[in-house]
Amino acid sequence: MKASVVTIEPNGHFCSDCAVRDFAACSSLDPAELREFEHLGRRVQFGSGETVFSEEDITTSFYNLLDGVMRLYKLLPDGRRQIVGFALPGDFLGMNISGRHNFSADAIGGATVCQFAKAPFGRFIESRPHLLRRINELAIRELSQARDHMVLLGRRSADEKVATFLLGWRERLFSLKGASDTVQLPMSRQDIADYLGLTIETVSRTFTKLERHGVIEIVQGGISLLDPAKVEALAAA
Amino acid sequence: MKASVVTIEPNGHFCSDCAVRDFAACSSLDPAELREFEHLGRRVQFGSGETVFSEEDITTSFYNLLDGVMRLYKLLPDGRRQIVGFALPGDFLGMNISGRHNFSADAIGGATVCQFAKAPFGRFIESRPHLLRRINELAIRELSQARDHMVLLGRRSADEKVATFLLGWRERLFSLKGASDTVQLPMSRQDIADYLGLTIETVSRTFTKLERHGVIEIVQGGISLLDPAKVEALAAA
DNA sequence: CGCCAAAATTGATCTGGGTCAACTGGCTTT
DNA sequence: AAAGCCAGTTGACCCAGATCAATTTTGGCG
Repeated sequence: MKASVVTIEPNGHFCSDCAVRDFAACSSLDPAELREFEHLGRRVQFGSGETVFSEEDITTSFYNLLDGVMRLYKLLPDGRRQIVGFALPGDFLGMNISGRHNFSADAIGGATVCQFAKAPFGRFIESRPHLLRRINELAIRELSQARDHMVLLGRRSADEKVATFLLGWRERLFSLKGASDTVQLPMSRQDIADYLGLTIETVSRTFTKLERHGVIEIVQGGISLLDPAKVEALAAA
Repeated sequence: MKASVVTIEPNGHFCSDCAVRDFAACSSLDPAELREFEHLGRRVQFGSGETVFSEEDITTSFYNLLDGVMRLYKLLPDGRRQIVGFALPGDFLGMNISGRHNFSADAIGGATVCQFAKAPFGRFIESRPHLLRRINELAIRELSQARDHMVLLGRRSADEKVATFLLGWRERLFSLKGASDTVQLPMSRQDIADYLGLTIETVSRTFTKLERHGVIEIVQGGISLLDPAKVEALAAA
């Protein structure tokens, strides 16, 4: 019965079945609204490394990340890159006031998004203050994270940066998939470096140093926290 | 005569006369709403260096800066400080989702704020989606600034940081008070250093270097941009 | 004014993390 | 299974900016 409906449903899915239904922006919608909302978004897949939108692009869509990881970054004219965040399922992307995206977004290892055309989404939200409130809430949370990251970038040592990153990333994965001392790191060392304001060599050396001290173990596709307390002590310092 | 008005009006002012009326959060309110809004806020003065709220404080109020400059900052346990922004008249402070402020705010050289108790303000906004939209807009603008600042902190050299700061600050003063190549700097060198992720010595040396090169002139309470194009070139690089 | 404390500048030296370069070890391609 | 290729690691060296240490300037106040 679901399958038959899917062929009728142009999006090939129902919001009510959506993986991020409970914590994404749309969590504020009631079932009736959700049925209407369903027609606004379309699922789109992106391959590994593909760009979802670029910094200079005029904003034509908003995005709700459903599956995968994305890197959000800004480039300086000479190519220096700062990753301003990693997006995980449930994150809402594309809000801005200038009419242009103010950062670029790439899929890391493939991603699925729910894409909304700007105008109909804007019209829909117009009469739903609770959705606006939800989006405002997400923006304010992001702002708080952005400020934390400024402290990291401006005032922390390389060791502290790496330790703080590992704990923060583990925390985000935890709220998505539950507790684990094995932390999957889908992003490259270069991505981590550009997120932390370091070079790839320094990130690599810091990982190696932590491993030598028995604090972490570098495993395929991530790291394992052997001594979380030690990592926390490093991050707190 | 000011005094007589103060005794009549409990707030000691009218929103309609407010200096930031046209660009602060309340710019979205119509005259009727404004009359009601008036009773929610009270003007409060802070002396030079006084703390308006602290990072750990439970949020009981929101603030609209009316006059003066404030530094917004976070401290690490060991005392390292990162200034996450400077507030100017019209800036709206205090929004958060955790129920606690996520940064501290000090007046720099005295400041006047319009203070709103959290609960009544929340009730007022409840039925005014346009005010919520305005606040959301301010949050998104701040988020964009925060991301720009991450690039500066993570990927720019000391010279670039200082040049970018001077231009950005000039731009903000420009939109408040009009164009000028003399840039007032009410904050201390230490404040600038903590904003840029540098030490006070590096900021001082960079100023001196720019002055030696005839790019700026260090004047009482600020600097004068002798060669704005050169500063822009430095900041762009 | 002249005195004092705080802010800013300047100089000398040091170092964390960057730069440059070589190497390693998985994967894919054929 | 040989070859090639990245991503990651490691080593040697360097330098931008930090640190430490004096001055010098400024601003507030009796």
